[in-house]
Amino acid sequence: MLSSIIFYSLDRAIRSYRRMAQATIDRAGLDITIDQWLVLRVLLEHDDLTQHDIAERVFKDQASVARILALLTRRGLVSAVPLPHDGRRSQLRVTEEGHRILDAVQPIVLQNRALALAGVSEEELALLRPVLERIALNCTPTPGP
Amino acid sequence: MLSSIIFYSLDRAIRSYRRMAQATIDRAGLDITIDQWLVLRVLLEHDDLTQHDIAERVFKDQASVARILALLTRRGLVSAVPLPHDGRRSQLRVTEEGHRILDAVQPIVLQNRALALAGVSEEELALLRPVLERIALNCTPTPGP
DNA sequence: CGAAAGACTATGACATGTCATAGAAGTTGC
DNA sequence: GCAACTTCTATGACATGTCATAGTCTTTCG
Repeated sequence: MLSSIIFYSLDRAIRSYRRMAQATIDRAGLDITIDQWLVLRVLLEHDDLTQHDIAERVFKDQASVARILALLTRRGLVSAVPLPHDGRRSQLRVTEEGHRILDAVQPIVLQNRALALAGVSEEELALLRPVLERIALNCTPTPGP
Repeated sequence: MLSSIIFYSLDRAIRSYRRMAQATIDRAGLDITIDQWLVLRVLLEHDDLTQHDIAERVFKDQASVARILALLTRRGLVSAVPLPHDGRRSQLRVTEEGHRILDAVQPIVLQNRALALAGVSEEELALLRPVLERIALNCTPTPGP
């Protein structure tokens, strides 16, 4: 039955893409992971988010985001300055070096997407998206009352 | 643009599914992960595969398979008896306990798939699969000569 | 035969996923 | 203003993903 393997195909597609994408970034001599890049992108556009907010945007766990932020900070791609009005949080900003990496990765990501979607029409993509979102929704626990 | 978020949707769909699936297995009191279950299933049907063969079937790395097999063996779901004709390998077999777990997990997995695909038609699935396989193929490095 | 080449498994190192929780800091309600 | 609750971050524990490589065993070939 089709449904019996659709999740396997899903898994395979996304993992193939991630492997390929990471490989192109590595080959370009850029020392950053896909996941770190994702978080860095979010920080570029919003510098006032909690780790939980960031996690929601990149669909990760707060714990994962905490570790990724620690790595980004350690590598000097993000600066963290304690916020005066909330002792728990820090002001996170993409550094100059962070901007350089973002700029260098951006065209690679675009190329990767194009490569991955070669031979896939816009119509097919248009059909794909609602199905994927339906699956995600079906699998998301309803936040009980 | 659609293509700019399709991979995000893909990622979200498969992760949502995996979280939900693991949660149902945990709730049933079964001490096994999705990935361990996948490998166990393969062993049930083929007991003469190398780790590399298994890895291909479940689309994992050989190193991951090695660790999963070690866990399955440690938990008594798989037995490993050194092969006489090849000192590197072992004969891997699903134990009684392994069979019990497989039997217990099977209906849960079927339910999970149905739940995840609620509201998705067979036609949509039929459209989805070739696109996913196309993406996987596009992202797979051609084994050079 | 014996050495080089290849196959197979195990493991180190690091990043991430997930759950759980500790510890610190803010908020609410009385 | 204090206690209870909530929010936020950090981290421990364990599983997996990925790359690289060590160590063992097999096959090949000169």
